Amino acid sequence: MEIEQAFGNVLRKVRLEKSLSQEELAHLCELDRTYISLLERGKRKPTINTIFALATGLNVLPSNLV
Amino acid sequence: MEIEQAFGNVLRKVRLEKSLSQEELAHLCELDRTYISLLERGKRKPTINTIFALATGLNVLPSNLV
DNA sequence: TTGTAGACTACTGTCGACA
DNA sequence: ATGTCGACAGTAGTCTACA
Repeated sequence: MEIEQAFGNVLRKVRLEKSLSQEELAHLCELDRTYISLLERGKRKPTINTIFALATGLNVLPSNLV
Repeated sequence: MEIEQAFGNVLRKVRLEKSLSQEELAHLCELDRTYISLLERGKRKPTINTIFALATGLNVLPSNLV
């Protein structure tokens, strides 16, 4: 409960910089909106595939999220 | 079946550069040896925590593995 | 030293609904 | 627009054992 919290913080920060709602990001990533919410609050640990999907949706490098 | 394969390739490359066996790495990361084997062959998708554990055991940056 | 198999637990990720 | 809940299927990760 620390790595995933840090990840969630970065995720939210980048998402807001892009002025996207959780729902818009979810659609871009083809992930569930409620799951984005869980991730941003550090309640879930994404797999590497999910990290890549998020990075693609956010138009940043995956390494930029870790 | 592509992202995880690429990850597995990087993992094996870095591990061999450090001259570690799968078993030694597993011990350093506190992960299972057979699981390292699965990862290197792209049969499993690690979570972000696992990526950090591997990076720590390999003494590289997590972003270096993605 | 590594791959593989099978069985198992825990958790990721989805979905519908409501505040 | 976001948080949360409960239920669910699929899979991450462990462990023992054998080639």
